[in-house]
Amino acid sequence: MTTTLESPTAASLLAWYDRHHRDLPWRVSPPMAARGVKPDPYRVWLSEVMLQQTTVPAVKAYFAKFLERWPTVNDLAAAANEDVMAAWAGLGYYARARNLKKCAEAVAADHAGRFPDTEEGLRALPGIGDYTSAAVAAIAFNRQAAVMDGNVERVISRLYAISAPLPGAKPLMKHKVALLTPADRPGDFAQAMMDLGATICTPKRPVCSLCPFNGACQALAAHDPERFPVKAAKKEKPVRQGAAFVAVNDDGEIFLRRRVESGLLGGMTEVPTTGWTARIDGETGIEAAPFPADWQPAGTVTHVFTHFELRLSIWRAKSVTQNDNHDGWWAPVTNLEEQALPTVMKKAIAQAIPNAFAKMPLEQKSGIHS
DNA sequence: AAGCCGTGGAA
DNA sequence: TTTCCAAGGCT
Repeated sequence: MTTTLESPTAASLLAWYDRHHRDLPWRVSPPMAARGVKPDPYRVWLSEVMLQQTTVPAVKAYFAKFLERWPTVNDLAAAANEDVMAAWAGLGYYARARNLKKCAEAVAADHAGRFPDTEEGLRALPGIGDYTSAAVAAIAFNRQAAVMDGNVERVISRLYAISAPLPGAKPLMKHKVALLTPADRPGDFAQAMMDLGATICTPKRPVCSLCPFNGACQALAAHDPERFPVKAAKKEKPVRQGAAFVAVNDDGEIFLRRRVESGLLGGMTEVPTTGWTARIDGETGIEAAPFPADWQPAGTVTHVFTHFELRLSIWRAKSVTQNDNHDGWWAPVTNLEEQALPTVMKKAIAQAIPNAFAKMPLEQKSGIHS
């Protein structure tokens, strides 16, 4: 028997969204909008940047912290770089934090503290690309912008059974999104597409029975929604190795320094380490110590980055009294939360000093081995 | 334009 | 355990 597919409509998705939208801290939901609440472009932008390649649960606490500490874009623009990096520590992709600060400064200095209200204007700001410019334009300024993220790619690729692989198929998919995006409620439409992808049209085992597009979905009609989206094969991660050096003095302080502004963990705080540029046969030992001390082996730590796996040999020295290395500072071990320490550095420190994060434990971070 | 850039949770 | 991938951007 043959089935006739419906045409997908924005109206059907918006009706679903009105009933099943997620309530999120940065979102003006339909009931709120009905009460006259207007979106705050600063909050929309802040949340969108934090959500780049990052899950909703991971973002929530950071969003609350940033909003409490820097309630407006002008507050963020006036903040110290180190404070912003420290507040971002743990969220990953630290170029986002550097660009976040630059963007806030540009909005404050060049736009009188008001975000541009067009895609083009937003797109010109640091850290705002194709997705974020469209998302902020649609959600904060009600612009009819075609918003496409990973969720939307999945929904669209299934709806139209697009067999061409990503990322090459992006322009085609964006065209489909643009055709579907309504002039009325474009921001809700964008958020609805993303909610649908996050809760119904999931990567595995999508709940097609609850989908507002289930009468229009070509992938469902073909009984294989999980086949889409098709993606290019990914490369395997090489293993690199290196060493990290945790020096402690008798005042209970640890020696830290700042990484260079660009590249991996750029601008973040670290304990002295080797470069990690070496492959598995690279140096991992005491010969790379930043200064002379009674260095003792203290186990290993593994950490998986986006494009390589790192195996770190940890060295510890106690009662360090001095060193000739002046490119860093000593910080109390009991107050490391104030430092801009990325997760891999917290793992290295926790390995050398097990009670370093006793107040706010580093949980059972995987990859720590004695 | 393909590689670089974090982290953690779910399956 | 391994694999995937989450509201991507920059160079």
